Amino acid sequence: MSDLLERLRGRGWRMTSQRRVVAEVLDGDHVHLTADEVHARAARRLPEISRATVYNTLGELVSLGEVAEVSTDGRAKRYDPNAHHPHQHLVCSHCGTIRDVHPTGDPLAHLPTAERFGFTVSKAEVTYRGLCPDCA
Amino acid sequence: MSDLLERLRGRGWRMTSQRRVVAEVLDGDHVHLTADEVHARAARRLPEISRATVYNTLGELVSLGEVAEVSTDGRAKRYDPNAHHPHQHLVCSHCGTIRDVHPTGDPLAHLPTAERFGFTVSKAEVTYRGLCPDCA
DNA sequence: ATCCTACGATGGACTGAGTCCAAGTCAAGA
DNA sequence: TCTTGACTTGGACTCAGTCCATCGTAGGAT
Ligand SMILES: [Mn+2]
Ligand SMILES: [Mn+2]
Ligand SMILES: [Zn+2]
Ligand SMILES: [Zn+2]
Repeated sequence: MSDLLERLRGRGWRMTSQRRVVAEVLDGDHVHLTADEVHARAARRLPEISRATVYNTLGELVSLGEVAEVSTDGRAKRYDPNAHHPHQHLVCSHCGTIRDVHPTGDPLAHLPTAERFGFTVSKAEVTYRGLCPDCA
Repeated sequence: MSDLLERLRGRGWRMTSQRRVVAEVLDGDHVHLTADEVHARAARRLPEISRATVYNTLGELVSLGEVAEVSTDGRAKRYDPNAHHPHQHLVCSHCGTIRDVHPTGDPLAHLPTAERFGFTVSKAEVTYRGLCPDCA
């Protein structure tokens, strides 16, 4: 994620303490935080950071393709720093835990032309649901 | 969908004009309306129907397994009367149109045990994205 | 046919998630 | 160091959805 800050600087981003701390909060594996969770964690390092700035920064990271938006339920969107490694999600129906998973094969391959209604289909998002070991 | 009303009566539902008109609005294929769209259409037949009643009725239909909730974006949930025929969704990234699609094979089969993290996986929801013929 | 009452409907207040904006601040180039 | 446009801020606002006290009525009982 330190290379993320490099990439952003390279793209002409003005580097502010707020942007730095948001990028730091998003570091790690299986990270899928809501905007308010990002704000809470960022505020531990930078107490005066505003919600608006967190939303702005997350939106920019998404536009730049550095972070992916994930909406597995009808609630708040989650932000996923693992955007450079295509993957799918496994969600616990009881506690909401989310894991990154890598199914075999190309999910697009299983949608026959006859089922495409003339669409130009470019990607498939798969959400697997079940119970995690703790909740089972 | 007339059989739906029968099933509901059988389950002890008190049949009201509001519930009837909500069920009627949800009739058809490739129907994926938001709660407010259901309310607007229901209100054409029954002008005094309230938003709260539409939400209540949709929630009950979902609990009974007669209607499925679909959230393909981070916006309003959509309600899908085609709940008895398992299917997936193809969404236009530009205009939001949603079609029901039937991929070949079982999507669950493509998630190896090693990728299940000890979860008991029970279903897979697939959202295919692309451009519809009108938007391409 | 009428009565009764528990279940359902209503509208308005309320919440959660997110957007928008005018005013103030500051990163970084000159 | 100065300047300036990009960035940040708090608060108002919107949209989707929930909650609740009160009113109305479907449908069983008589
Ligand atoms: Mn992920
Ligand atoms: Mn559908
Ligand atoms: Zn769990
Ligand atoms: Zn389209």
